[in-house]
Amino acid sequence: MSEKPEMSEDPKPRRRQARGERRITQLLQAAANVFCANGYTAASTNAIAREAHVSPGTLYQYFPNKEAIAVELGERLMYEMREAHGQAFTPENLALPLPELLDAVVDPLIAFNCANPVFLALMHGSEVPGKIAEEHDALHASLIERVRLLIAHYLPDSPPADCVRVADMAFAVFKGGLHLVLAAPEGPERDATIAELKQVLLRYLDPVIGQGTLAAGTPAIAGGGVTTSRTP
Amino acid sequence: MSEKPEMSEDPKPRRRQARGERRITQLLQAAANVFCANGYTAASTNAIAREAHVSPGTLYQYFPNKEAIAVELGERLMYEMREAHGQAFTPENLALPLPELLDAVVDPLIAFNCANPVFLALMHGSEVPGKIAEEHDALHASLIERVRLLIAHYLPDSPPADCVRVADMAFAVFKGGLHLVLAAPEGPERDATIAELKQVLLRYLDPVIGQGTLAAGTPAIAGGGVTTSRTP
DNA sequence: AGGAAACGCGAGCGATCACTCGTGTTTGTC
DNA sequence: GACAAACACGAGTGATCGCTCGCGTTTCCT
Repeated sequence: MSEKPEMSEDPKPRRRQARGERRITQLLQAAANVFCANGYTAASTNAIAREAHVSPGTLYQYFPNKEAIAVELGERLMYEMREAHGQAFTPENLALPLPELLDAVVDPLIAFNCANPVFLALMHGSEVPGKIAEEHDALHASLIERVRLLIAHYLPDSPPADCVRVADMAFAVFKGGLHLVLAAPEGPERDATIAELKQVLLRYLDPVIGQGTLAAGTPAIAGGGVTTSRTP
Repeated sequence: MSEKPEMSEDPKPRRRQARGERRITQLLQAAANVFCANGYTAASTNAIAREAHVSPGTLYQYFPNKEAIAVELGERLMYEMREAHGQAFTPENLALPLPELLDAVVDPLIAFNCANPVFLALMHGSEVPGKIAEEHDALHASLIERVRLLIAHYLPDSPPADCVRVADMAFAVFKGGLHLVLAAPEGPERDATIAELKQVLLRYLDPVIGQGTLAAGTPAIAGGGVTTSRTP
């Protein structure tokens, strides 16, 4: 043993050239497009290779099988996502009023999903292989945990089961609204949908938190009175 | 022309015996199980036939292709669903206070989806053929329209765009919560999740409707103070 | 009874897909 | 320049899937 200087990593420490790294990102980008358009199972490896303008043989030089493509893509997306929204849950945001807190948490998540629609396509389908589902469950659990901590911070005396239920429901509501946001065309209509989603979360969580401004006329972001301007 | 007395129907007026009708429902039930377990694309026709304890040839005597199985299943489910919740939107329910109105609308929908989990599996997947997607869009549009009429009834002076946005958002929130309800184990936990979902919708819609009881202590159904009982 | 038609079967056909392999090309190192 | 290794290719392979076809069985009608 100890024949190679690099024996600390995987059993296959394949040396990659710069060209190879470029091919990998190129293939992952192509896979993202095909997954997004047709879903995981309907996406053929030949179609991914064609989208990347390479041969099937080249694809299989960098990925052992189709699942590995989705797993690697999922891992990179999760890394980006944790990085993008990680700062949203910093402790200093706990001091913010609820509307601003919602902005800080919701906006990065929506922006990420708008920029990477393949993420939902991979995480959401019931057709994905088990490995992706595990990744998704882990990410989901970590997000829920952050929301739960946030809620528990405002309700230290509540039973943990209640906090979990509120966190789960808030996140489920967000996911439902997220689909609506992504379905809306980019522009003012999407912005209005985002504002409406924040309204839902605000009205749901405000009585729970019980300290914010229950002002019916202080919308979160742009669009005063976006929601059904009640005529007096 | 006019050779057969029955030329008013389809070009293929295949006469079915009672045995055949039984086989069809049996095959559709088997298809529902397989679709629910593996999704549409991953479900093979041979697997459906095996689940129904018939041969592939028998399956294709009643359905021209795999898509037709899903379409027929979808149509029967939609018929059941419209029948089940149709009474929820009767005009007399417009007079109900918001909590009771929510019960009348939400409960039948949740009960249907709990009894027929294959419905969401078929409607929700992005892998389904175009025919199913069209059916889903039609049902979705009709449901949204009913919600929109409900909202417009309370807000006759609001811009239509606002009513549509509120109806869309309320329905999206319901769908998100529905997944959470189905993920919860049957029993008190599921009931609590249902109550929580109604809380979300109540708090969102109550200021919109602007006439209901914004009482923080009048839960919709069972479970007084289910939500994070705030200690005074 | 007896004929027609619906029912039922399962081996097999063509197409497609994930994946391989033998061969040729480019890149890094001495 | 020479050698090795990474890179690139694309026709081909085995497996699977949607679906067919020929033939035997059951049911209905007269």
